[in-house]
Amino acid sequence: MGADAGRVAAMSDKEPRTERGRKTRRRLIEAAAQEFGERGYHDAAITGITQRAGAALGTFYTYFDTKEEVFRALVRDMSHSVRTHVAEAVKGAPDRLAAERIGLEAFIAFVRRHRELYRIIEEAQFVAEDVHREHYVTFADAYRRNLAAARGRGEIAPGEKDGGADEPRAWALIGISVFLGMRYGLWNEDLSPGEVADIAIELVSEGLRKRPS
Amino acid sequence: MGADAGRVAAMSDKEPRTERGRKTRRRLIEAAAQEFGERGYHDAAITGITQRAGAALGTFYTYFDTKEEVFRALVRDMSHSVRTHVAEAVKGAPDRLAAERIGLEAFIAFVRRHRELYRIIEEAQFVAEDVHREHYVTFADAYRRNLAAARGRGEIAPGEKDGGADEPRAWALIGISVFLGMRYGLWNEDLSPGEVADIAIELVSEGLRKRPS
DNA sequence: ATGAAACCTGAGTCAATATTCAGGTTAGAG
DNA sequence: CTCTAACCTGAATATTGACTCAGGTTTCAT
Repeated sequence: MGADAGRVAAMSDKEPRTERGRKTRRRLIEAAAQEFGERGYHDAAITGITQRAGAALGTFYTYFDTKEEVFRALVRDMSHSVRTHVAEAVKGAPDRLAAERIGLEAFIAFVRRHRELYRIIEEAQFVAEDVHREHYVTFADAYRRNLAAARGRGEIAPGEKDGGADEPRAWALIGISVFLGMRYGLWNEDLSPGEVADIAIELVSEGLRKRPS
Repeated sequence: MGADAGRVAAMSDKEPRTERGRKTRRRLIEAAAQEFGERGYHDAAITGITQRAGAALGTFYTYFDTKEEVFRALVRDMSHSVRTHVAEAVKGAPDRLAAERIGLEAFIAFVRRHRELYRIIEEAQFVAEDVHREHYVTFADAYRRNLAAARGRGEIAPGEKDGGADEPRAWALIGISVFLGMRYGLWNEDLSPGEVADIAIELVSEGLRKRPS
């Protein structure tokens, strides 16, 4: 019912109506990724965004109500990118442990190619807490379902009856990815994504406990 | 040599010289923890800090040059608190795996009692990147040394010759703590710190790979 | 061709607050 | 008691950048 433009929730109808408008809005989002990525949320200037996008200041407010609103749109956009990218890489994996290995390597490699990712998604914690949480909850949910499925197929150790361990395990694995991505993707590239993934996946698949050989 | 007040590097000599001064400075740091914790770096106001501390605005600038400087002092302070607290809890642990278990539980419990911790330490990433990195690098270094020692004593699986796995393992374990602390310490207390620690430690000690029983 | 919807423009407004400063108060050494 | 270093005070300043607005340009359905 009604001219809702197909979107959810109450957004103040700034959606572009023509191709030209959609292109401009896209340019603004991409410019925002650069500006926020380089200068951080608070130092970023709307004029910086419009300049990068080759648009006038007023144009910005044709598509977004506030600075915070572009930021939210951007976070959702990037959240979708990472998840898609990792899911794609993992697609053909023979089993869960292989998928973990491939997914982690792909993630670290992705971080290296998109250094603005962390700056933006992590800063969301302080600018738009809800989208930040949404990002990780979505990620964790998919992860938990994958673990549950693998457990159902008998591919991994069950951990706890009824899969009570699935969710904490999912969060632990995400924590590993995020921190290894930060350390070996962003801060220092002294190990390749593959090497890091090998070590981390051995940790979570074989465990630290010493075993009789 | 000379009247360096015992500190490192060039700090613009705002150190208090009497007991009265030290007390005031302390009050300001504690007030800053509250103000930054509740409102975040940018929304926090110096007047908010001085009001909480029961001091006049000018007093702030007797002890700190800028807003960023209190923030840095505060991050160092809190970094020290967490590390001390966890180290204390782990002290009597019989072996490394037990220490991991106790340390993780203590960390999550600590987070619940100091909800400002995340807001401040994570936001440091965008306000004073060097102290943020310093925090994690210090943490990771200690962690790596602990793992190397345990490996030397034959308490844990060696992983890779020459301990090449120690550092990535340390970062992975820190990632686990931080994310479980966020999810089960801050966001939702649906599992106790002990339950979370049990599951996570089982993951990294036994591994996900299914074994013949 | 034409009108109006959609889009674009950028100088100007205005609130917020970090930092300064000129001077008042306190405490303790001699 | 006296002097001064250390400490405290809060009104005034100065900058900054998000957001508004009044009007111009483009597009395309009819």
